[in-house]
Amino acid sequence: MPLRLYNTLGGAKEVFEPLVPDAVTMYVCGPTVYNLAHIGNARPVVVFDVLFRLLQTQYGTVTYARNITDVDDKIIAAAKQGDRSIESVTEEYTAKYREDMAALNALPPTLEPHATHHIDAMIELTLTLIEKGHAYESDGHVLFAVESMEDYGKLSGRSLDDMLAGARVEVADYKRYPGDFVLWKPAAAADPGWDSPWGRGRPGWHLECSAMIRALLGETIDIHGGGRDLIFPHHENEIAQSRCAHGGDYVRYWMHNAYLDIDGEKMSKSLDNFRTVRDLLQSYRGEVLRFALLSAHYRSPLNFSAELLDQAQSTLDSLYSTLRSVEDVALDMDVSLDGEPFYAALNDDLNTPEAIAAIHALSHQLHKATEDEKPGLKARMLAAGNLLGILGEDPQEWLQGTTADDAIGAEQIEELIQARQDAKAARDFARADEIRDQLIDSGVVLEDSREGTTWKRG
RNA sequence: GGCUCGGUGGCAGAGUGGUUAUGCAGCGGAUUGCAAAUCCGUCAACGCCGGUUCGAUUCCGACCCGAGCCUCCA
Repeated sequence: MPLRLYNTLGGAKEVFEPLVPDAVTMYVCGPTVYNLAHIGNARPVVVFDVLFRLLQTQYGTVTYARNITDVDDKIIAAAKQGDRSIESVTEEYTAKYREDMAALNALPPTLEPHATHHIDAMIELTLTLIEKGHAYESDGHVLFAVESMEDYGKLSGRSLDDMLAGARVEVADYKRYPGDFVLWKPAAAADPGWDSPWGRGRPGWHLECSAMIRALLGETIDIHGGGRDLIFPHHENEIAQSRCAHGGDYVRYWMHNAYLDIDGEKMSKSLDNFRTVRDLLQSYRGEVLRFALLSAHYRSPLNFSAELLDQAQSTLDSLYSTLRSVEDVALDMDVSLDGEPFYAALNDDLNTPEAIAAIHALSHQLHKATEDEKPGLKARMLAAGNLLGILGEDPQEWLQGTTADDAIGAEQIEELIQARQDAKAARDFARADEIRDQLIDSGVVLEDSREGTTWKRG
């Protein structure tokens, strides 16, 4: 089944074909480690994690790199503010980032390069750009000369004239042209810096991705992903650096996710309307957050709200209930993904909402299935869940698992259920209902069936 | 101002030139001691105005509204 991806460069869905057959290279812009990741930051992580899983079903080797930006103005500022070392800041937030993303069932990337480990490659890239006449040194800075590139602006669809029309580019007197951007800048004595041909300094924002991609994945990679707001200037400038340094295609498929909105406005650090993943994990399981992020297509804005999360929670509960009802059913090991609606949906530019709809269809069929049909349906449902990174928990544990604020324990619940059974057997329905109401007040829902009474927290 | 992208039923959210998205909520029924869950049925939408077409929510144009980028930001 061919995978089709929407390529920002060109603005259309294209059939995906890796440069090297059976081996895919993918790079996603990772965090600058100076504070906690918010749920908006988690969107690309979850989206590209689904892509990572999907690619692995079709290609023998999938190399997925996600960088850690550990040198940056904001890190320096955070260290100063907290009166602590740069390393202690970056180490703390790198560790927390990994924990938070793991809580969202995101697989670790194949490679997790740190910018500070690749300074040499950045200096080398800068030297090449100077040699080739695309960069110049000025007042201790090295700048990329955007006018030296024929089709600068192609990814974001803007020309140099367009950009100047905005007139909000930083005009600095060391720039030959206002749109030129920094490759290397001088470092203050107290700030982190590395020796370079231009004195002690540090890299500009865009340089690390170009340098690390070349060093780790090669001059041309298949997929480069990130949030929409990175299209310009970040990815545009990466293209400029890499193409001017070593020609060829830098990236074959550019993918950009839309953001999370809060009340119709972008969730962002600068607007201060964000919720951190860590904070949300106090109230919701990671899988609930993940499901919420996947409930809209990645290129559409997604309004983030308590209602969204509550709905994700109840949908997952319902799907896990279905799985619990077939807990004793063996798995058909022979299922094929080909032709599966959820698989077709994901292969169509990661249409996760449609894939979720297909899971609902499987769940629905499972309720009505004959015993013969159940092993196959269950296997298909779990396979779909696995690609989306959901439904992997034990259903019973999912439905009955305790969270921090649950007042009543499983043992006590079982005792009350037995007491209710006894009351029912004695046809004392008033007493039976009383017990059920008591459990509802404790957040426990009972479900009677011929086989007996099951319960879940809800 | 320049460049993008959107406006789908009560809500969330897919998709399509001509028969169902899906989920939640609602309504009717089955089931149940009563519920819950499940099953069956059901209501309801395509911003506005033109154009193309036998036929447009889907294509084209104008308009209105919204969001984003152009400055750190997923």
